Amino acid sequence: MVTSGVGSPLDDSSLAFYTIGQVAEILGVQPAALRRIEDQGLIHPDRSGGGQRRYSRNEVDRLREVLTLTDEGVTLAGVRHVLELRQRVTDLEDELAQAREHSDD
DNA sequence: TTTCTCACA
DNA sequence: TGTGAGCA
Repeated sequence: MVTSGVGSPLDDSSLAFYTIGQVAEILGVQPAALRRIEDQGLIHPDRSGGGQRRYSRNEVDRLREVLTLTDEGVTLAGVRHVLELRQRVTDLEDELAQAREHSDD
């Protein structure tokens, strides 16, 4: 089969770390921009080696959303609120789904 | 060579 | 936000 590529133990979105340089090239931004984003508390990459940032796939994916919003003119502080509200919506949707299970008899 | 922090414009 | 200095 040629189904290789999917299902690998390294396909975890929490694994596969990238350096700031790799992420910057992938997203087409300056490494300094990624540091600003972290400074604003929009993302928290792990540190390893001599204190160097290690971005996981989750981080890169989150960074994509952040850059999309900033490209629209949203400030980093604004993006943080957007991400917080988005998570709140997801949380409330989950609560709503559970509430329906206990009331729709 | 790359990345780090700090600082300046 | 971009760039440079000095360090590990």
